[in-house]
Amino acid sequence: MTASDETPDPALAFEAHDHAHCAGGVLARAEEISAARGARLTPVRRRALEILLESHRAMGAYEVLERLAEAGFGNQPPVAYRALEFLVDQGLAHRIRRLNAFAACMNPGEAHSPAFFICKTCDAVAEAPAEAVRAAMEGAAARIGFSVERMNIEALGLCPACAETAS
Amino acid sequence: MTASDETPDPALAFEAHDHAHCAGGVLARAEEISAARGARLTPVRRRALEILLESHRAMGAYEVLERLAEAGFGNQPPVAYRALEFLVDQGLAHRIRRLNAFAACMNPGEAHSPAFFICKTCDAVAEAPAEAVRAAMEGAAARIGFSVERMNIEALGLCPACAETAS
DNA sequence: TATCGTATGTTATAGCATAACGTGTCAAGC
DNA sequence: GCTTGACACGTTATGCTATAACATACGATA
Repeated sequence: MTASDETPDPALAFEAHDHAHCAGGVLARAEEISAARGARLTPVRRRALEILLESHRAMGAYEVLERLAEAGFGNQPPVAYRALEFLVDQGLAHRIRRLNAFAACMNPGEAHSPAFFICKTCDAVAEAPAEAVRAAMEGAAARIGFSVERMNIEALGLCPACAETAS
Repeated sequence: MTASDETPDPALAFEAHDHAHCAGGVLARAEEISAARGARLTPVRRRALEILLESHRAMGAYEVLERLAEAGFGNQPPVAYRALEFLVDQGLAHRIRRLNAFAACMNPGEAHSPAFFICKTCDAVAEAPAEAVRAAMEGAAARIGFSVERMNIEALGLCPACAETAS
């Protein structure tokens, strides 16, 4: 089976779910994508992605580094930053600038410029497709003659669970 | 005269213009806004805003700090971070996370969640209104039950001038 | 097998941000 | 007037984030 029967749901990050299943699917797809592109998903890089997938949340580079070191890889910052940079470049992970952190892409392979919803209470991060947002940005850019290469779209607020707790 | 006859133009950051005029207008409006709200635009805070307005670009906190110190204020990081935090909270400045930097808001007072266009070559930052973007984000948030408090919307690419030079 | 490109490891340092505490100032209430 | 509390600012110290620069290893290719 391929991973194509996964059903990415943006709200997943905020809900209980069969995580082993969703993580496995994403990892499998990541392999396919890398192979297809000729990008080398080496052991460190693969492990870094697994680490992100396991925790299913945004992680700081140093936190990832610690886990990589436990797995027998180098324990200096560049080891983690390089692996993470590769994943981001390949669209297998995203950088959440507001948190100075990284999260696995839950829907790799498809062109997307996702938006992130970050819960300020529990730090959960949901990734949602944002085609409308992208379109609006391209429009604004065109009006001022700007050519867009990358976007970061992040919202901070309360996830459903924390909103309920707070009330 | 009030500053209300200013004509904010998102593309301004990428063009030559009467900067003393545009900066002066923004500063005047900032004073009005602070006064109206009971927020205290103290000397350090005011100077920090002036510094951001003078350079008309995104500046790191330490760069602002240096300028503040030259003006006789403290020379330790918290001095700059506190002033900048105040400005951001009051909507008088924005934090550009991609650059770990701050920029004066060129259109303060009006509720807005602006988008930023950052030139990767010359580091110029243009602020554009992004109502459509905000609407799209609110829509996506509603679908997953997320309540948004703040947004960061940033695009990296080439400004018109640098795009021309590059070609 | 010599060479080149790519990946990884390592050292060192640069750059960004905040916790915690002390001092001064001003206004409200006694 | 004096006290009290809120707020702003200064300072010390430290922690976290990120990258430059160099060394080593390995596979592909000529």
